[in-house]
Amino acid sequence: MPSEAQALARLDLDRFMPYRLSVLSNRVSGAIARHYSERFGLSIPEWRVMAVLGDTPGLSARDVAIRTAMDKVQVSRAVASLMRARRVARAEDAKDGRITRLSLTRQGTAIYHEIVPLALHLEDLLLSALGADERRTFDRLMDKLARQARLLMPPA
Amino acid sequence: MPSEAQALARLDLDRFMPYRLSVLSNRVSGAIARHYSERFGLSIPEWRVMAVLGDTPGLSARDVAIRTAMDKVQVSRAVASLMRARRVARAEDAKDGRITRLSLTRQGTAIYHEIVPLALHLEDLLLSALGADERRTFDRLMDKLARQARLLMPPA
DNA sequence: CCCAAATAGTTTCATATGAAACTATTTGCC
DNA sequence: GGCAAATAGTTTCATATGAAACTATTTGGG
Repeated sequence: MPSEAQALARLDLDRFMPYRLSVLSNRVSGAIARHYSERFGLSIPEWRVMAVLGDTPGLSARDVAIRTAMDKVQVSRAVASLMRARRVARAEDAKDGRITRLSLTRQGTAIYHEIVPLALHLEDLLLSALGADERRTFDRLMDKLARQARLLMPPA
Repeated sequence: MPSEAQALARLDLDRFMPYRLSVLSNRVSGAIARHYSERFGLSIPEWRVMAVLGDTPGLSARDVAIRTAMDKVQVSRAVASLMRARRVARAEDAKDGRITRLSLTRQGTAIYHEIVPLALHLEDLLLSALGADERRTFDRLMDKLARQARLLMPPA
């Protein structure tokens, strides 16, 4: 005879994908952060700002916020401390007085070019657990999941 | 004629796997957190503690810390506030006076059984971007990456 | 052209967090 | 058996963080 009681749902954390993503992400970001924080005293938000400015100089703070998925307060604070350390410089926008254009200083650029290979190396270390085919597959599946999350799980 | 200058490494954030993992993980965890925080006033660390206790009652705080990848301070604080809210109870260990055995109260269990289906539903919503084969593949690749990260990128 | 609403960015304040110091108990070795 | 080292958990303190209020500038409709 079939049981009448509906089995109560349980959660096996080790198989729960949001949890696995979080643990993996924290480990990897933490490993990278350990390097640049020890070597240059950079916080995670600071490095994120430097990363986008190294790739695309002249962005406004708002642009940086969008590209890094940070909020504008975090960006404002990271920029303030990066300017104090003379790693980022600010210029007024010709047309819009509310905006400032941000870029790495010479010193900031030097740091950027020292961190990037390290970051790429650690990424490669992680991905070396996968074969070439598997890497391409993982890349594709991550894109699908990111699109789905963007669609269904808006921030804030 | 071949260029002599070695191109300086650049970082394309949109293709950088640690960054993509972080954005995806934050979006998904944030979406789940929004629900249980609005509905029950639970913080992320609090929910994590409840999640492992719901699955395995009788763990010590240290066990909880290991299983959730949280540190012992976070666990201590989450447990303290969960006990205030009568969602978690504590019992002395028969053999070791330093240890306390944690479990969900009846009230905590009720909340657990309400959140779990929601969490599983959101996981499913995310994974519905993938076909059945793709899901299995993603699962396997995540396991490989997690193992690699555990090996090469120890916490702290 | 003027003023209300929108936008960029900063500051303030209350809370969250992490590292280090601390208490209590147990373990292990002489 | 007794004491130094290890372990479980809490508290303290200094810093990080986020939400909301604030300033300055620009935009757009009447």
